[in-house]
Amino acid sequence: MKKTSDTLILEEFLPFRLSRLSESISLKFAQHYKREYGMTRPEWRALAALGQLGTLTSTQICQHSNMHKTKVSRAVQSLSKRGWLIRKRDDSDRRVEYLQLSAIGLRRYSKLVELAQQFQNELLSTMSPSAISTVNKALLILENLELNKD
Amino acid sequence: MKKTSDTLILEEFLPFRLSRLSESISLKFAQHYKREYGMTRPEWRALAALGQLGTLTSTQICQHSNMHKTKVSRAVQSLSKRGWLIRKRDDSDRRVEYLQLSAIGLRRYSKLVELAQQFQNELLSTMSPSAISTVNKALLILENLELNKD
DNA sequence: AATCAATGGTTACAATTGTAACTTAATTCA
DNA sequence: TGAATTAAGTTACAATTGTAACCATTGATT
Repeated sequence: MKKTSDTLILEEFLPFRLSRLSESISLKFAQHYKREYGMTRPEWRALAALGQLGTLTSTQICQHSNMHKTKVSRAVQSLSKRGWLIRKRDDSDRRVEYLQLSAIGLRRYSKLVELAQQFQNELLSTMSPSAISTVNKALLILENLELNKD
Repeated sequence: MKKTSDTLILEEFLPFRLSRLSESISLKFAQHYKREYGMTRPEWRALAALGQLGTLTSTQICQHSNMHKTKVSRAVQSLSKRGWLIRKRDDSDRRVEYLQLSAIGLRRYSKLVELAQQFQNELLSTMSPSAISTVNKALLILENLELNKD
């Protein structure tokens, strides 16, 4: 016999809390790169993944950032059109395409890294060291739920 | 002089971690009510807010769940068309409209509450009590950031 | 009272998104 | 070999979304 009640306290419901938080924080951060670089969220995410990890395929970007493959496909097209990344076919498996930031892409990337670090510093600067550590532990716990595996 | 590095570790970047988590958890949960009740995310959120808090205006739903007002407007219209909620104009200020679940709406609501609680129980069942407490503390910390105030 | 600004809520339109179908290429296995 | 699956990535189309403009009403200022 599971205990349940007839109302759901949203303030205690994990999916609600997470999406409320994530939407307000991500939106806030998105304003920066949207205004300054005219980038969309999927574009920023793809750029950030390539900047950090070097050469990746679209599929790898999907897996790493949990984005739908059509989103990634479009973001990659757009970055490629602006000349921020270079596509190179794999010769042994001609379905896959390796993606890599171009020189321009790298310059944009480092600007955006600065912006991101500044943003995060501002967030963290209002938190005590122990609060930061608690948040970190919690995120690790959530990231290791079965749900988020494989 | 702020210390920065030339790459951003996404696994340490708060907006990234939160949205990756939130998207995968919310999506997983959305599958349930989408499949069983044909509801969208904004509809579920509006329903859940009304079920928990009783009578609300659209604006209050926006504030509570951090949704865009057009999203709320459409969700409310849709719930109203299905007869799950009742709209009542305020007589002293005829711009505002009070929203309240109907009898049918309440029945759907309690079904969904059960679903939600089961979902959350499954999530929590894989976590130790101290892990749960860490997650709770962390979410409270994040929810109280300036960003999420007012 | 008359104008002007602000608020609750809706809607038109354009942009973004997801679903499903598709193309091309590789793999399996009969 | 060759038919049947599977994978990477794109695209057409429909659904969802956000932006901005819009009503209707109220509140503030004169």
